[in-house]
Amino acid sequence: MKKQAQCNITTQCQTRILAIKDAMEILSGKWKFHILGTLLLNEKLRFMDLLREVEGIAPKMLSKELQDMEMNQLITRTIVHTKPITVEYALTEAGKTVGPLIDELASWGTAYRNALFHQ
Amino acid sequence: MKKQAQCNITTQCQTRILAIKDAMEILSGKWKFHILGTLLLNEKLRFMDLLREVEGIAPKMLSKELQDMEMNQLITRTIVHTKPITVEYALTEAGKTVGPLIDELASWGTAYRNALFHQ
DNA sequence: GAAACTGGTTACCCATTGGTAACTAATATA
DNA sequence: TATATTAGTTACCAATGGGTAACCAGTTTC
Repeated sequence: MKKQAQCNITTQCQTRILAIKDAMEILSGKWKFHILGTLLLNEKLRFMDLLREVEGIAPKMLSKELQDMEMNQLITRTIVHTKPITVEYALTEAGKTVGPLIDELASWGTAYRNALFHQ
Repeated sequence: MKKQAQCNITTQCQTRILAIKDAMEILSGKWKFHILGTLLLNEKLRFMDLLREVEGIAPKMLSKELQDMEMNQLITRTIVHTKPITVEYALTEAGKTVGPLIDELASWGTAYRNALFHQ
């Protein structure tokens, strides 16, 4: 009589679950999407530009999130020997691939709002 | 000389940022995607089924996440007066819309892994 | 009568997240 | 000489997230 559900034990499913876990880990936190989204629109930005663009972020958090994402090869950090020295942050090819994901998230959020509003 | 970046102040951008913030809030936490993904594959599941399917989750967390998602109208909770009593959880129409988002997340995670592996 | 099933709740604890504010060092400008 | 720019770092603190383990009540089976 019991129709036991057991979808989550196939290797296919396990791989999928791991992929999602990876994605969530790499893109976790309050600010990463915001930073990545800003870099998607700007190509190159300096630390102070990001600090101004990403509204509300503190230098400590920006620094930490940028380091995280550089480690995970989503962005590059290049020192420019101007005077005073400046640092340019830009998306890598891997970083650019978050575009569709951000779009999906934004459209889901929008649709969700509208759905609740129009019900 | 300064080409000040200022993409994030348009109302268009602000709306988008809010939508993403909404989505992140509603779908936040370690377990929601896992639970939603399981419900996407099963239509109806009881508490104990979910506890077995979502590997590693504790009853406390499952209970809390289900309550969250019921409040946000992603899932329904219906008591079935069998003996012993059972409770069925299922996705709402709004809940079903997370499908594409989960797919996107999974495929991003997969692509990211492959990209790093093949570099 | 004891054990095991149903669907949870409760108490306790620790680690991570993220915020505030102040500070650094080097250079340039007023 | 004082101030502002660059790019961060440091110390401190509070809230949240999430884990463990035990417990509860009702029903059914052994």
